[in-house]
Amino acid sequence: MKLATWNVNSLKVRLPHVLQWLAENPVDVLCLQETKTVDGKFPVAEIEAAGYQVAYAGQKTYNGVAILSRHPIHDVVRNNPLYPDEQQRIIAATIEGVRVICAYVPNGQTVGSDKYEYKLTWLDHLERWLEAELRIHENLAILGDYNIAPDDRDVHDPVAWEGSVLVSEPERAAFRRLCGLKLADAFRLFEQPEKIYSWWDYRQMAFRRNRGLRIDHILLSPALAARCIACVIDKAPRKLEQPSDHTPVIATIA
DNA sequence: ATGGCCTCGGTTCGAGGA
Repeated sequence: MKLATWNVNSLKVRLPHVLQWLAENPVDVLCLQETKTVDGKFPVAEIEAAGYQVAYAGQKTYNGVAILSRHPIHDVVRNNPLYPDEQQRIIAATIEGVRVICAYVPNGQTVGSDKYEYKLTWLDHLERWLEAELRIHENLAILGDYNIAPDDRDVHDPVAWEGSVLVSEPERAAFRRLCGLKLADAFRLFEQPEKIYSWWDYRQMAFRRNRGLRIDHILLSPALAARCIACVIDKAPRKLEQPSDHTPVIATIA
């Protein structure tokens, strides 16, 4: 079973890339973030024509998440029940016995801003909810854009980024607390090449210079981590015309 | 060099992203 996540930065703009990627990478589950699409305009027909069922939670202009699946989707939950939030950042569903949570963690804008405090509060409530969910679901995967580079290995220039949003210690501590729930960063279960990232700024030719961050992650419950045999980041879609600034992460479960 | 680029909504610029 292959589980993937991709922040598409507007599904309206990126739908051709998503369909092309799924044709070349027929994963079982694909979690999308930043669909920026209201539910009434979600491209259900195009996705179903590609062989996928879909559950989505959208809003106007910002945020929006979706789960695409080749298998039946059960028990859909939108948002964290412990944290009422107008921003559509979470959708969860059970697929083939796996509880799949698709998450778009707030960006945080700048350290110390209101948005940064919202990010930390949001993460705190995510942790509490996941703690409860892990008691219910042995097979649980939470995939998405965490907007946190967990370690200096995940930052192209750790000195330049030190202390800034996406890298700051309180954010990293929040990520470590999720791992403290026995969730495993699937990418780090395996030996990986150096300087592998999942996001590159649109500016300054950052992708060509590989000035990126690894901020998109797949966390796995112990039972799933034990069955995980690979986790890779696919840079290919970032090379296309008019790409998303993020690229997919894929975990393979035996 | 504290910007650069992209998307959206809605107009030709500001907000937000990361």
